[in-house]
Formats: sequence, structure tokens, C-alpha cells
Amino acid sequence: MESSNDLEKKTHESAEDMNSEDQVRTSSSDENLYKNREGEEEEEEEEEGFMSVEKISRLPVSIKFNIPKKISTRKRRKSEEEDDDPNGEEKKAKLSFGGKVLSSYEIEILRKVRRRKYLKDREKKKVEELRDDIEDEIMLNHGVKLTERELIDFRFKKELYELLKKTEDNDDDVEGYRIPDAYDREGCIDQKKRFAVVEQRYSERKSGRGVTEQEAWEDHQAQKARVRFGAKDKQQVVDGYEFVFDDLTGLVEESSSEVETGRQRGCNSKTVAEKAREEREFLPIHGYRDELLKLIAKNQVLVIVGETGSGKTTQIPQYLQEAGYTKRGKIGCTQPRRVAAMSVASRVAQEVGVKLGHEVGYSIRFEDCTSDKTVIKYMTDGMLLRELLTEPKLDSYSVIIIDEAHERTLSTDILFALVKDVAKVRPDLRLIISSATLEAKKFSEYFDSARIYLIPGRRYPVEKLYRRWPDADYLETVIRTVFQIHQTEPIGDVLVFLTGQEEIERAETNLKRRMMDLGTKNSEIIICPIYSNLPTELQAKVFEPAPKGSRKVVLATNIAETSLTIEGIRYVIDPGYCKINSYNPRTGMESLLVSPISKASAEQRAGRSGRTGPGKCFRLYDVKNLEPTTIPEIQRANLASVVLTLKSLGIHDVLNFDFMDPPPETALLKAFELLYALGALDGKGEITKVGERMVEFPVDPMLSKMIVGSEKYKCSKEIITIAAMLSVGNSVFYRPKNQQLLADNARMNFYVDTENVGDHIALLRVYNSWKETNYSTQWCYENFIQSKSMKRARDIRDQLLGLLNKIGIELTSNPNDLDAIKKAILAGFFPHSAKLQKNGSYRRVKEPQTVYVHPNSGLFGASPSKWLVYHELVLTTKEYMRHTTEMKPEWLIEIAPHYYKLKDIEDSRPKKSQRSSERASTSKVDTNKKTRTSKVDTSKKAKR
DNA sequence: GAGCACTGC
Repeated sequence: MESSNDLEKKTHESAEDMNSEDQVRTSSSDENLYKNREGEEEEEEEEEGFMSVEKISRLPVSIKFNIPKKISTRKRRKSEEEDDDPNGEEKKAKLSFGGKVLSSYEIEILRKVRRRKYLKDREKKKVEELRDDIEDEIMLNHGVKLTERELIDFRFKKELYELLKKTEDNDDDVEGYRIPDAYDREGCIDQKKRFAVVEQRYSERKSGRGVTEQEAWEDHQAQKARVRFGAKDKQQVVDGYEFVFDDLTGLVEESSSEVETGRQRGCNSKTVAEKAREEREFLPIHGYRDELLKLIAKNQVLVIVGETGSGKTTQIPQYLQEAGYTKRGKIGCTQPRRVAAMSVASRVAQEVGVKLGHEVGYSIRFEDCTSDKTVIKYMTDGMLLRELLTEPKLDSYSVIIIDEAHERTLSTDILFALVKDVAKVRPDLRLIISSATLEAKKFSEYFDSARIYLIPGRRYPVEKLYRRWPDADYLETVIRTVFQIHQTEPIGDVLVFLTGQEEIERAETNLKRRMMDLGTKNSEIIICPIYSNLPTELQAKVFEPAPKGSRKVVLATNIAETSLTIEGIRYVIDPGYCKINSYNPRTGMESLLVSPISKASAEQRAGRSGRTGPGKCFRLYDVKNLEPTTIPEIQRANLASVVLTLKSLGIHDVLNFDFMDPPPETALLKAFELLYALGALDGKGEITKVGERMVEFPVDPMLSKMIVGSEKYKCSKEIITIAAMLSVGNSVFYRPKNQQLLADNARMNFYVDTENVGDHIALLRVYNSWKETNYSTQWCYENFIQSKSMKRARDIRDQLLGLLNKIGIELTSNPNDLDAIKKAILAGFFPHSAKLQKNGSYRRVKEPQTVYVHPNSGLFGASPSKWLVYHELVLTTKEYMRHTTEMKPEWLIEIAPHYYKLKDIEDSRPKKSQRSSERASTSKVDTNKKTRTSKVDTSKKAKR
């Protein structure tokens, strides 16, 4: 704590600061400041009145944010000038109305009126959207037999629409909407007013009723029921149709034009299509078209460095199509993310002027939107990899474009080597690798010195400021920086990169507390957290533009780095960390570690501020200390499924496979060992019949072995459900902070009735109960289950079901024989066995390693079972087994006699005679070696 | 008594 003396001194200093503007400005001699790389721009920075974080942090809170008085008034004026209100109407309204200058109270009223209008309009839009959806479905599903579920969905939509239509006449009720009393009363406006906007969006909706958590939940679930297209949170009026794109969509770097991607809606989109076609000519890539085509004709492999906003992803396939490449075969373009594949395809379909799924289509898991006519096909990289399994030479393609190659996903890395190989046997095939600047040279070298071609992008300059020394508590620095930006920088939203949910929540509380402390002297800050596990309806808030006069502060995980784009960001605060998952092949354990980001990531994050105008990036680190690129996934992943895939493609020498960055040998060997143990590979390392069946399932090899193994135990129906549930990970149970006890009770309900229900069986029960309620979201809500995850599990299960059929495994059900189900689980997971030790911890049977039951498991704290099978190991604060089920040791011998020998399990129930002989023999052995091994040895002797 | 970033088939 600071002494009052110190405080006084600092206050004094700060008073001086206030008087001398030079002091307030950035002082270039202070080395703890954010620094600008380019010295000359520091001048400009001073103009902006940028003040050092240090300086602000030294000041007592009450004064801290009052200091830049001159600046703040100047800034405020400046920011008003910069308001992007085209007609200046808002400004006029703020200052005068009918010649009368408005008070802040009157402005507040005006704001409310506008809000009402907005809500009313929004409802109208949503209803129209629903109508469009129904029309689309009628058109798309014409003559198609719908499944029962689809039919129910469709009827629900139709009913909803008719209901809404009916009430539309009485819509004037909207006028009855009111702001919660607490915020409306005079006298307490000051404090409340600041949160009014925030509260409104949280708690009110069209009808003016408060939205209960339940309603929000249901709304969220209903939203998820349909896929929507579009790139950004923008809307557009076309022929009386209003399209609202507010889904959580992926970034379409290339759609830098004003027209946003949209689903084609019959003939009404003609103008959109025409406009879209015109826009093409304004993209930076347009001028390079002919040169690019010439190069592609001449070079089989081309590395393209297309900067953000160049238009490469949407344009190159069209150029190729125009040049006649599609006569020989399709043009395939891979994307690392589903939404990207979908939205780019939709955009291109619009530009070409065809219906999505006809000449232009996309293919992603669970959704194939292509037809025989499709010549331009966007897809996820994993999808192309799957296609390679059935079409090893990619005969139906004339060009393959691997987009965003620098992201180095597991699939792209494998694709590199495979397409490189295919290109050798197919001279007519063209390969285009699109990458970021940093890795272009590496790609070129890998593809035998392929030509590199640069297409400039279109984006705004980003000013990068940095701190020379990292902070011990960067969260505190982040918060100070947020307020510093808020105080001294012109209008524009702030994006903060944090590592995870917990950190985001902490930052949110701290920011709010600090805001309270500061009182009303600043305009409002709206805090929007975003991370992938956040329910969708809460995620949507991030895309709503901040009301005039306020500033949005987005607290995001890495999700905002590539997966989604938020409009209006002008400032990025980047502490320089993220969580990276790594797999230790030696222990078979996964761990999520907070690590420094790479230079490439740092650039990507900084670029997030320069999408709609010049931006600023505040780095809490020095970029020169970073590694150039992130370690590619292939070097830190469990490779079992990679090896199996390669083997099934007929690649014998996986160890010397032409990886761009070879994975560690131990990881490959571990994968081999496992696959051999599972029976997927034989002694020579060749793929077996079992392996061939396993590779059909798009799941981890242990899971696919479990499925294949279920045939024997007549419980394939139960097993695919368990496999699907395990595949969605640990996001099935939902545990809100304020209802943890209730949530835990709800979860434990799935463990009762029978003894020793493990986590696997519990997951099965969850799914079946959900199914019994006809996939009710209400039921999910009541039982603290995430319906998002359940729907995903249903999709995966449906897919597995289809594959079961394909490889000829009969669908059999054996719901009451838990032993059979457990045995089937063991058929895939027998290497994951653990035995209870005296101190309550567990020990892996085949590896000398102590592990624990995960606290989220239903077995945690229960009377311990002697033998467990677990799904995976994670290293957090301890070595935990996640998803565990009790089993019998003799099953290990029964199911995997090649893997377990009697001695592995024998000391499970030491008999009297054994114990005595043990004692006898151990006494003979060196006393230092009184280990388990000696025990095991002796017990074996005893058996003999 | 923990705590999961983000993708993908």
C-alpha cells in the first residue's frame, strides 16, 4: 500500500502534469511507456495526447482520469466531429432540437425513443427473415422427402410466423415498452444512466417485457436451429427485403467491399448479384488478373501471398473458371473453418449469379451443398483430406487452392504433402498455396522452389505501440490501458485479447468496479466478453454497434484473432499470451498452457484494429522477443489418427513422410504402438482389416476401435451414442457460477439407480433422456445440459450411424447389459486402464504414472472403484483422468490378451498365500527394491 | 475440489 505521504506527493506531481501539457504528452525518454517503432510518428502521437500508462497508473484513481482535462474536452469535440453520422443528425439532435438546446435528460429521452424505433424495426426484420426462411425451405425442399425432425422444425417455423403475423396489427403495444424503473427515476440517474444502454440490451426486448434467463436460453436454442450466412453484422435493403446478418460468422477477409455476403433469395437478389459483380472490379486483385492467369498456366505450383482484403479467396477461382479451367475439372478451394467455406461460397455464388449449391457450392462436415453442376467448390481442409481417401488422385479437380495455408492446421499440413505427391503424377493439375508473407518463402522451398506472387491488400495503417518490459500483472495494465484509451483517444471500440474464460470474467469485474469508482465523468463503456463457450445469444451482443457516445470494450480469447470479425474496432490491446494445447507423447497427456504468442499472431491481432479505419495496437510486450511463428499443430498433437489416415492412403514409410515440419519421432512411434495395440496395424506396420474399418469413422482411433468392437458385444447403438457424446468434449454439462450446487445435483441424477455408473454410461443416459423428450431444449435447460453440445452430438451420432451401415456393422442394442457396454468401451480404451492405490490415487497399469479422478467426474468422491478405464488424461493442476468408468481387471485379459498379461492384474486381490509368499520372497530381495515390480514378480512365482 | 484456447472430419 502506498503511504499517504506518497500519495500526496504523487497528487502533487500529477497536478503539475495537469498544468504542463508537455508532461501530459508522451515523454520519449520514459522507457516504460508504450513506444512507437517509428520515431517520427511519435510526434503525431503527441498530437493525439497519448499519455503514458505509467503516468496514469501512478496517479490516485480519483485524479487519474481527470487529468487530461484539456485533452478530454478537446478529444470529445474531436470525437464528435469524427462521428460517422453522415448527416450530422445525431449531433444536431444532441445540441439543439427546434432551435432549443437539449439537456442531458432530454437527450436521454431522445435516445429511448430511438431505441424503441430500433426494436420495432428489428422485430419487423426478424419476421421477414423468418418468412424468407420458410420460403427458402419450400423452394429448396421441393420434392424432397423430409425427415420427421425437419418436418417438425419446419412446422414450428411456419406456426411461429403465422402467430407473429397475427399479432403484428396490435404491434402498437411496443409503445408500452418501458425502461426498468430503477433507471428511470430522477435523482439516481447519474450512476444508473451509465449502465442504461447496457442494461437495456440485456434485459429488454421487443415486447418490453424483461427477458428471463429461460427465454434467453430458448431464444438462443431457436437461433441455433438454422444456419445463416453472411459476413458481418450489417444489414442491407434489397427490393424491399431486409437481410440481417447477425450470426456468429467467420471472417471473410476478401469481402472488403460494402455489399455483404448473403444467401441468395430467388429473383429478388438480382440487384445484389449485379452489384456484387460490379464490385469485383474494385478489388485490388483485379489489376493482376491477367498476369496471375499467365503465371498459373506456366507454373504448376504457385505460392500466392495475398494480403488481407486483396480479394484472393473469392476472385481467383472465378478467374480460373473464366479462363476455362473448369472444363477439365472442378476448382477446389480449402478453408480452415466451416463458416469461412460457407460464407465465401455464398458470396461467390452471388457474384457469379448462380444459386448456391449449383455451379458454386461448398462442402463441410454434416453439410454438402454441391451438385453435379458444381465447378467451384469451397470446403474445409479436413473435408478434402477425407475426399482423398476415396479419390487419391483428385481426378475430378483441375485446380486445388489451399487457402490460409499459414494457419498450418493438422489437415493442411497433411494435405501439403499429399497434393505435392499428386501433382507429380498429374501434370495437368494446378496447385495454388495461399499464405501470409512470413511463411511464403518456406512454402516455396517446400514445393520445389515454386514461384511466389504477391497481391497487395487493402487495409488501413495500424500504429503499433509497445511496452519494453513485460508486466508482472498484465491484467492490471490492460485495465489501465482501456481507461487511457477511453480518456485520450478518439471514438472507436477496443478489443482486448485475453487467454480464457476465467481471465475474461476477472477483467470484466475489475473494469466494472473501476468504472463505478470513476463516477460519471466519462462517457459509458460497454463491456462485451466473447469466447467460444459463451452461449450464442450472449455472443451476439459483441456485434451490436455501440450506441453513440459510448465505447465498446470487447474482451476476447483467441476466437477474435481469426475466427470472427467485429466491426468498429480501432484499438487493440494485446498482452501477448494465449493458451496452447500440447500433447506429450511420452505420457499421453494433454495440457493447456498459457504461452507467449508468435510474431505472426501479434501481427494478426494488430491487424484487427485496422479493418474499418486507421487503428492503434497497444502491445504489452516487445515483439522482438517473440518466436516468428506458432509451432504447427502437427508437432504438438496426438498423431494416432494422422498415422492411420496416411496408412490407409497407402503411405508405408510414415516416418519419412514428406512433412513440411516433421513431428517428433516419439509422437509417431507412440501412434504406431497404439495402432498396433488396437489391431489397426499389423506387425509389419501395414493396415489391417480392422484398421480399414476404423478409418471410415471420423473420430479418434480409440473411439473408432470402440465402435468396431461394439459389434461383438451387440451394443453398437449404445456405443455410437457414447462415442458421439465423448467427441463433443466436456461441454455437455453446464455449470453456471451461481447455481453450481443445483447443476451438480442435476448431473448426479444420471448416475443413480444402478451401482457404479461411470461417466460413459452417464453420457449415454443424458443422450437417451434428451432423445426421449424429443430433443427438448427445455429439458436441457432444466437439467443443466448445453443443448448446443447435444445437437452437435446428435449430428455426430447420425453420421456414425450412417457409417455403421456403410461398413456393415449391424445396429444392435443391449441397453441393460452394462457389462457388455463397458467391455465394448474397453475394446477401444484398454490401454487406458488404471488401478486404485492405497492412498486413494490411481496408477496406470501399463505406465508407471500416478493419476487422479477428475473432479468433474461422477466417480469423484464416490466410494472408489478398484479398476478404471478412462477416456483421456489431462494435465491441469494434477494429472487427471477425464471420463472414467469402473471395470473388471479380468476383462483386460479377455479383451486384450496381447497387451495385458496376468501379472499386470494379478496383485489386484492378493490372497493370503500370495501375501505370505510375497513377504517371504521380498525378504530375499534387496530391500531397496521393495517395489511393485518385485511384488508382481513374486506373485507370479506364487501362481506358478 | 477443478477451471477448456481455437479448429476440423
